[in-house]
Amino acid sequence: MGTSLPASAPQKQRAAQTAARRRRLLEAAVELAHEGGYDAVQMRDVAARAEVALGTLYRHYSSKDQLLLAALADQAGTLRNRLAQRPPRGDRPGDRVADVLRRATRALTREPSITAAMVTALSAPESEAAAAKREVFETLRTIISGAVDGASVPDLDGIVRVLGYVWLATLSAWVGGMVDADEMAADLALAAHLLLD
Amino acid sequence: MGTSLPASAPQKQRAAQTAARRRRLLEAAVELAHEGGYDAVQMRDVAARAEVALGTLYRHYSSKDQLLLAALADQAGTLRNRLAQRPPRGDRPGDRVADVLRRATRALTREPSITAAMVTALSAPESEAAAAKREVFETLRTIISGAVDGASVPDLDGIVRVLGYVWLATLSAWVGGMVDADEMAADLALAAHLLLD
DNA sequence: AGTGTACCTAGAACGCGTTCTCGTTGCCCC
DNA sequence: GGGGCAACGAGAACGCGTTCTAGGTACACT
Repeated sequence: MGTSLPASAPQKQRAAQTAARRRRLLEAAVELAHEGGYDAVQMRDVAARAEVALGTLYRHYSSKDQLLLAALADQAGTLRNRLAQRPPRGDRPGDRVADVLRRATRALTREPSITAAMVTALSAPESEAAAAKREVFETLRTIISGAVDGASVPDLDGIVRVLGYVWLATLSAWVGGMVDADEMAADLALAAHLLLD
Repeated sequence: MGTSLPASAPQKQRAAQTAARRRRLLEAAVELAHEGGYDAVQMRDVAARAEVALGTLYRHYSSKDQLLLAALADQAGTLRNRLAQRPPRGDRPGDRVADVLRRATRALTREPSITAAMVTALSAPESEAAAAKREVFETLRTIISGAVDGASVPDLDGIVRVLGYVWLATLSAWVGGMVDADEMAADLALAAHLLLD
């Protein structure tokens, strides 16, 4: 396969190919997640759709959860950028945080299968993936931080961290069927107002 | 086997046997969890240790997660009763809730393998088990409620629910290797004080 | 040119959750 | 006291995550 490509840049060609493979793998994972959630993301199918051998998939992502977490890190970054486009509405910090959480939740619930797949990976125990999970959590906290803006409360970091926990737990509860999307949104708004107003 | 037992009460005997089997299954699950966490709770081993056929295990608990959640519901109830023995210390509601959460966390981290196994089952997506998960969550909220006692804040139920979320998320983060036990305890105390004082 | 090394493919193989098959046994009811 | 029935035992079988094997190919260093 590689020999059929134009050898335009004989040096970095290899690196570009593996980067393209990684991208195809993430895309395939997201597509399959879109079609059927966590269970539909089967490693053999991901590899086949990305036109990559199964062993290669495992070389890049050492488990299914790591693969989904990498995809989640992507999506979370995109979400953060998209939310940062337009500043949150509201006078009080609690209002602004509630607004940004509401918009984020709307975006996530619009793609329930993808979100479910990724949140499942996020709440899996696998401590090998702790770093990847912390990265996602960090992005969530950044999203919240950006909305707090000028709050005049002490221990702002603690508040943001607690809100991050609540966000994770409500997402997990929604994916697990414990609450529906409306309850999740309501509890998030409640937490924002309780902690910031 | 049944014929070798004394036919003392020929009517309820069957029911008593199946109740005993269920108890043995839960005990076996907890023992195996104690020995090696979630992964060590293998359905074939649970069945063998409880001296029950694999199909019988699945008749009583339709999945590994349901089995562990049943065990967790047990343990959570026991924990609640044990905590209710002695009222929490502290003048302000936040202090009392922080105290009871601290004691609960100590109890849970004293048996890390068992806790990890059960929290793993709790944060698994399986929406078949939503009812079992809600029951556990309800018990956690009861534990918190008992410590709030006479707080003069509005929307007490909401605060308790949010604290329940934080508890779940910190437990899940601890099991997933995102935070250590000290951070978990600190964040729980922080949330209690932020929300109640 | 030759050797090492990293990455890749194709596919078999393994482990464990889950399901299925088939035979057996005790209990209820007519 | 015989027929239906729900629960059980023993074990095979299936699905999917993960690992392993046996090669094949391009780039680096000498």
